[in-house]
Amino acid sequence: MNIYDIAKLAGVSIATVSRVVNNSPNVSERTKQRVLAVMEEHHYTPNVFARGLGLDSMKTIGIVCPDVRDAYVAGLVASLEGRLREYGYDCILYCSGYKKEKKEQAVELILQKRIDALVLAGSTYAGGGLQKKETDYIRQAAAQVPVFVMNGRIDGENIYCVYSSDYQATYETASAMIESGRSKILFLTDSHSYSANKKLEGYEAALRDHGLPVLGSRKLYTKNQVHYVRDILLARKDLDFDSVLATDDGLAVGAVKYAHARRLQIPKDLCIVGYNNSELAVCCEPELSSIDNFAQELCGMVIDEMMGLLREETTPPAHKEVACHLVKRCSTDF
Amino acid sequence: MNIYDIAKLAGVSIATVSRVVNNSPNVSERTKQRVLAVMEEHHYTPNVFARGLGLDSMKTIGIVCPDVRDAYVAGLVASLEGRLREYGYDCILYCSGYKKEKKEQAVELILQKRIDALVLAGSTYAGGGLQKKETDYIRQAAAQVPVFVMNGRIDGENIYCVYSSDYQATYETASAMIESGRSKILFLTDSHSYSANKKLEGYEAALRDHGLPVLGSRKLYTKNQVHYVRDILLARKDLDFDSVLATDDGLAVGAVKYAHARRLQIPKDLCIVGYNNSELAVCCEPELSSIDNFAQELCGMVIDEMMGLLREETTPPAHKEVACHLVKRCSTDF
DNA sequence: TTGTAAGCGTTATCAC
DNA sequence: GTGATAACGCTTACAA
Repeated sequence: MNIYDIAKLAGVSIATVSRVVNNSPNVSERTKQRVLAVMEEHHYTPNVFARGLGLDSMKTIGIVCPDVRDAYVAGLVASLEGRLREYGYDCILYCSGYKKEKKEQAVELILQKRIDALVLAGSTYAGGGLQKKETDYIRQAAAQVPVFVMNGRIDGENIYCVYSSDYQATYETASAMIESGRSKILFLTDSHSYSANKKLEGYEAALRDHGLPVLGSRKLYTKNQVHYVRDILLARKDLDFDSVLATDDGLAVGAVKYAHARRLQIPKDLCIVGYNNSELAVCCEPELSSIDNFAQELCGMVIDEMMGLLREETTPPAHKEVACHLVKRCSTDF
Repeated sequence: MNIYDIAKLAGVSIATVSRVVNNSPNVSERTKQRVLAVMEEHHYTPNVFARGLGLDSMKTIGIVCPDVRDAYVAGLVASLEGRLREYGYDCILYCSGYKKEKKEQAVELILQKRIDALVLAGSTYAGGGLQKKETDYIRQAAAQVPVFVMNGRIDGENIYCVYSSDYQATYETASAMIESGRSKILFLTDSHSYSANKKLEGYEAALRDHGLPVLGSRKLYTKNQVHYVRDILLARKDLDFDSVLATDDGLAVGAVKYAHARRLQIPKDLCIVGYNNSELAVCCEPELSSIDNFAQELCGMVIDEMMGLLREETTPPAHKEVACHLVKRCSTDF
């Protein structure tokens, strides 16, 4: 069933059918109803490829993320997808992994599908931030379609960044820890991404502003796996800390397990703060205080900006920040 | 840059360019190189819409899942997506939720994108199993494209089901529990899906085969939220159980929290088994024994079958089952 | 080995 | 209001 068949059956031209399909006002009510009836009867759906060819758009947004199995990322994808549906858009999902070449390949391949916009859902795409060249592939992509970067900051034409105020969050949390008597905060992370770096900066600034030393030995990069973190902490006897600020709940749970293994009391002997306020925070014992970065709001902003842009109504700001805040549970005492 | 431009620049016809693009053997090495060079130089990429229009395929697979935030579902989506990329396919993701109308709408809308095949990634699509009419929309979809159902069993032309042996898994686990001295196993679930029902059947069969009563009061339907489960268990003083068999790790963690609140020893006073062997299993204290259902293998089978079918090499079996097995940790003593 | 030309199913620009 | 008709950019017989 194509537009010709419908036209024939309804006794009109394909132009008229097209008008009906697209809700054009220039069709008499009578013909419209007639065409609609035929369409209904034969379950006609316009061919999206043909339409795409003509309009150069299939109303599809590309979402590139490092890994949907990551709870935080999954939350982003779910929110984005849901909001996009409201506007009649579909999403193509690409899980790129964390390696540079794979990320570049992901962007290249997804662009070939002629998506209307691209979302990079994860701080990993912004890179460490030092080498501008590292993010050139994103600027190239932006030459073709608008690019929305979540939790990263990349400067360039047609690139729009939305991120959480991670610096502020860790600054405030670390400060609160220090003011409640902790002086040896271990910063635990699994990444050199843009947001991980911001978190680190906030943590270090808090130390400095409170007259505490910033030590390399209070900064640990590790894999984001509960047992792995626990074992690393047990093995690294040189580390000396009375509290932990982790950039992900999984890491923080690793610290909880470490405390159990060493029979340390939480929070008395070890105060622990996680990040992302995920399901994990509430599974361990005691339950984790965790920084919530309002992923949903972040996604909402991205979609609002995107729709404004695609409708040519508004031009989004190049950067926008969303506040985080600490959700206190039982792993802290401040 | 379209095929005409490339043809002109390379001094050949568009047919030749098309041949080169599609790796047709009927092109001399010389022309091929020439065309390739021009394509390279101008970063030419064929227009997928035009190609789609001609071939009636854009090499896209539709994945409908209830919710990517669910860890199990996220695992499915990640595996499917990764495998599909290997074959040069893209995925359109649709999160449908668990409501019937939404699921039907999801399938309807995603079919309009003229996907090459549809994957229903989640037991919820198979329905409770009693009403055949409930899954009619899936049979309708199968009239258009091959449909692959994960963790469900739906009979129909062009529908291919792959599922875990949930019956066997709960039968064996419940049997082991009973044989180790537990006689009051609480079955904890959040769903009436196909696989939840299979799990229930396995559990009940084990009870029966060991001469134990099958009691309605040993079967609890609840929300899959840690604190919610804990509070329900605390409130339901009428429930009498010495062990828990849950259909998801989240539920099992709720039982762990309940045990803590009641100061029950795990596994001594309460033996707990979770399902899906997720990250959660390893976050709580003590860590959960959990049934692993090998989601990756399930996905691998789906993709293998799908590719065989799309290449018209093989016709998949209508049903295929993958074994599960229990991963023992510290919440059990058998 | 290469080129010509006919689809594929829309949308959009004209006339009428 | 409605109807021809030309794009849109590709694949693929069929000819040469």
